[in-house]
Amino acid sequence: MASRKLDRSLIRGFDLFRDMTEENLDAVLATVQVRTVEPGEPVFSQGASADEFFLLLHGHLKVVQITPAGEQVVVRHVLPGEVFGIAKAIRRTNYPATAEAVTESIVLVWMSSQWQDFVALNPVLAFNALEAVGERLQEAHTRIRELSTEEVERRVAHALLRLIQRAGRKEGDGSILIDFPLTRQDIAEMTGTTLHTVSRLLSAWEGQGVVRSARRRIAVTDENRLAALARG
Amino acid sequence: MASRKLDRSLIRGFDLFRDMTEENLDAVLATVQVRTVEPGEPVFSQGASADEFFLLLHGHLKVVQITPAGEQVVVRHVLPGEVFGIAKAIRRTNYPATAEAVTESIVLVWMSSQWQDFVALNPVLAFNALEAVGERLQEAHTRIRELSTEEVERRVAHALLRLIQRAGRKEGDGSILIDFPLTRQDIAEMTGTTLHTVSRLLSAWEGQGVVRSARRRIAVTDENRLAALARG
DNA sequence: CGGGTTGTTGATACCGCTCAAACACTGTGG
DNA sequence: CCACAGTGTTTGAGCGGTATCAACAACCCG
Repeated sequence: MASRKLDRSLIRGFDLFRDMTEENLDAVLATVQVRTVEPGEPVFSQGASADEFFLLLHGHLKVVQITPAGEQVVVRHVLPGEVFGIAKAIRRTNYPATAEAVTESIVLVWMSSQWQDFVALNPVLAFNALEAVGERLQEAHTRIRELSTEEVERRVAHALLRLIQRAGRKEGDGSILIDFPLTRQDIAEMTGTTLHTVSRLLSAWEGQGVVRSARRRIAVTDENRLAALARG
Repeated sequence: MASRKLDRSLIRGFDLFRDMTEENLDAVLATVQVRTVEPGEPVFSQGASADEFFLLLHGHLKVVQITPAGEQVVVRHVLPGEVFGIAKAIRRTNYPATAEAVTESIVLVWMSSQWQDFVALNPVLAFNALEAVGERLQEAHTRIRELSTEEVERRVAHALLRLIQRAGRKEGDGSILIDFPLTRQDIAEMTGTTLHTVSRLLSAWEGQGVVRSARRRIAVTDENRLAALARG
């Protein structure tokens, strides 16, 4: 009972479960499973049967698609409180991408087959999921627009701005640190370029005092300048 | 009554209204408005208040985003039976893009404010909308992957394949015609390139007997060859 | 017919990828 | 505690795919 209560309060604040009654929340929690994932380990893999869907409780994931040629493209990053792997809800039988832990993570797991029951029990779930997917669709269109019309430098600048927006942590010196390990390769896969070009850009920007970076750590020291670079 | 019955049968087959009862369908139709749109005319415009949402009954639309620099990017094409402009359902107050008629079109129009009521009345609507948006999200990710990793020729080939899939009409000679007017510029805006490059590609392909084209009309004469080009 | 739209084609420039090599940091095990 | 391997990062040189610039041709409609 105590643990049940704890769980309920844990997910109470998450968007997906907004406006659900206590009883229904309990019903949803009754079948949940908790799983921890080590860095580099997948939660689910591209092409696998979409038997489960997930909510990230703690940690950080990246969702990547792998092309036939073996290149990776980062689809998105998952932050705590977000649902992911809801392929079944959008009428897919297989996961279209791989979700992999960037840092040690804790995920809640449900059987996909329960999605229908949950929605029947509480239609607001579909409503909330629709909003979540809609937001992602917009972000996807933004990226398409950038990939179609902007040069690499501006795309990378935009990507960094979005990263500090979503996962930024203010540092003592006024800079904003991206709060999870991130390589040049990762940024390249987010922006459709190569790690070499990203490295050159970051080096140049570091010289101008716009960013500060170390191995797998990037902080923005002058957000305004970066925004100007993004504007072109 | 007769006209009401007619309307009901008209939209009965559309995905969004799948699994709705006759009465609820009537309730939804009670407040609908019909509007015709001339080629080149917008149904709604980027940035405008999202007061209405739509279903395309007849014709053909394209949805475009305009960048600050004035360049256009084609977000998607709308075919009969599809909903569009559902910004409010994904928690936006303004349209993120412009929807413009390519051919003379007939659209059904509802007030955005009714979306909530409709969903309350018939939760399956949210479910169906979720599926529709999910499909678009996947297509968006496909385009991101292509823009990130493929060269122009393959992207254009993929775009044509998708177009004949969605809007292809078999011709007598075995070729497949894209069933609406389409310029080089349009294809360029769909694939993140320039009309010049598209023109060169189509010329080359026409020489190889892969496509046949006239002013604003493009037909694929050898789908297999085109698929091979898309594969790279 | 004349003006606007659409399409073709050539010449040139350049952004950013590819290829290549070396360097830096981190964790591990002897 | 140091050697070493693995991963991540930097930087240079060269080239190629495409955008850009430019001019013209074809087509359509009023």
